[in-house]
Formats: sequence, C-alpha cells, structure tokens
Amino acid sequence: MYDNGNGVGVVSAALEVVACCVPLGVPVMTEEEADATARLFRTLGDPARVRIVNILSVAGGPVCACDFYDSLGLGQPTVSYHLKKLTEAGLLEREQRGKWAFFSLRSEAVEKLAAVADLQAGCP
Amino acid sequence: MYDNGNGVGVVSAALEVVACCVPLGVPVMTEEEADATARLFRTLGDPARVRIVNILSVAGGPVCACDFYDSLGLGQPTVSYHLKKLTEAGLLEREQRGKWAFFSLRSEAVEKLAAVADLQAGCP
DNA sequence: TTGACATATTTACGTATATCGATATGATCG
DNA sequence: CGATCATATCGATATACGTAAATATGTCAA
Repeated sequence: MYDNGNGVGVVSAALEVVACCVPLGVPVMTEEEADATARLFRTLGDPARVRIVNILSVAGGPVCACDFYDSLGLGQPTVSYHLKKLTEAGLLEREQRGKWAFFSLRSEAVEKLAAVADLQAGCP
Repeated sequence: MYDNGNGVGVVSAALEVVACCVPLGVPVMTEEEADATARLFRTLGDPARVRIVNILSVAGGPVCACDFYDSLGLGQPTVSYHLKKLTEAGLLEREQRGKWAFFSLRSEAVEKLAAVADLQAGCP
C-alpha cells in the first residue's frame, strides 16, 4: 500500500468503522457489525460532533478547524479531539492547507450513514 | 392530555428525543436540537441496542423481552435497561401481554431516524 | 535555522454509562 | 389471598467519555 497523499491512516480508519457497519435492518448481523454500527452512531452521539457535521454539511465544502472554536464555544484541544473522532470514524476528511487544517464530509460516509439508518430499506 | 392506553409516558418521552431532533443537514441548528439529535444517536451507540433494533426490524413485529436474553447474551436486568433506554428515546413501543412485555419499533421513529441521518436531503 | 502561529497530544479529573447481583413491582393462576 | 413467574428498579463497580490546562508537533516566513 502506498501513500497517495490523501492520508493512508485516515482511509484505514474509515475501513474500520464506516465501512464495517451495516444497515440496521440487515437480515443477519454479526457481533462485529453490531460493534461497528454502534461505534458509528456513538461518534455522532455528542452535540459538538453533531454540530460539526451540520456546519460542514451547510458549508458544502472544507472548513478550517479554527472556524469551529467560536461556533462551538469549545477550546482548541477539545475541538481537535472531536475532529479526530469524526475523522477516525471515517466521516471526515482532513486536508492540510499551509498551517491550517481543513475538514470536510466524506461523501461515501454520508451515503453509508443514510443507508445504515434506513430501517425501511428492504421492506415491502 | 388524556391516556389513550398507548402509554402517555412513552409518547412524552418520544417528544423529548426523537421528535426534538433534526436532520443533520438542516440549514440552522439550535443547541437544543443538537442535543436531542446527539441523544438519539447515542441511544443507538451501543452494540446491544443496535442488535435489539435489528432483531425487531427483522421480526417485523412485537418481540417478547425474554427473547432477547439469549440472543444478546446479556442478563435480564441489563436487557431491561437497554429496552428502557430505547423506549425512552421514542424508538420502541412497549406493550403488556399478560405477564410478558413485548416491544416493537415505532414507525414514526424509524422514519425520523432515516430523515435525521440523511445528509443529502436538501442537496441539488 | 529561528520565530511565530495553528493544530495535535498528553495529563488529569469529573461525569456518564454498561453491567451484574439482589430486590421490588406487577401480573396471572390456583 | 398466596404462590409463581416476568419484568423493573436499586446498589455497586469498572470503564468510557468530554473537557481544559499544559505541552508537543508541525508548518511557514524571514
């Protein structure tokens, strides 16, 4: 595996969480899938992270980490902590621009999240 | 407010969580909405509760509390605890049948969950 | 390379949560 | 009513989590 510059670590983390979880209505769910699915939901189970995702969604593109301090009313280390959680879960993508870090929603993760939460998917 | 026999307590709890949360992509999100939305996700942020929802989804109807002990590999008090969490969040409906308690997914909650997790809702 | 600035990590701490054993509540049947 | 069975609650405990202060890492400009 080579480094394509888009962050190998981030991609492998995504494989561990977002990629491993399954729709809630899946016919048969393994223990590992239940764990991964729960981890995805737990990642979104904090008001600060919900707001981060909302802000990124509304922005429609990359947002600087520094822009979250005021909007969230949280300190820099705390925001960094939440951004890392979201990124590790595979929901966010990190991009270095000069000395600033920009974050954006990963479209694959967005699609997966909707699929995971859709309980009526396979219903008649 | 009168008791229609479907459990007033459950309905008011639903109003407090499922009903109060908003889609992640909503243009403007209040602090209370972020809290409620995070609480909904946190409710699904446990493997046992994910499996309960999955089992109920596959079953397609009410399931007895006692049927979860073996499938989850958890003790009766713990299962009762998780069922209460899900019910309080407005995701489940409790129904007394003789001395047994049956639980089922609330269709409104199922729809709301899908809407909340759908980030592409208002996108072009 | 050094200084300045942005972000990440470490450390510490209080709170929330999941689990279990023991017990209480509630429902049915004799 | 009293016995029995199912579920809920309580008490205790161990772990996970969110937050901030202090510090480290990393990036650019001069």
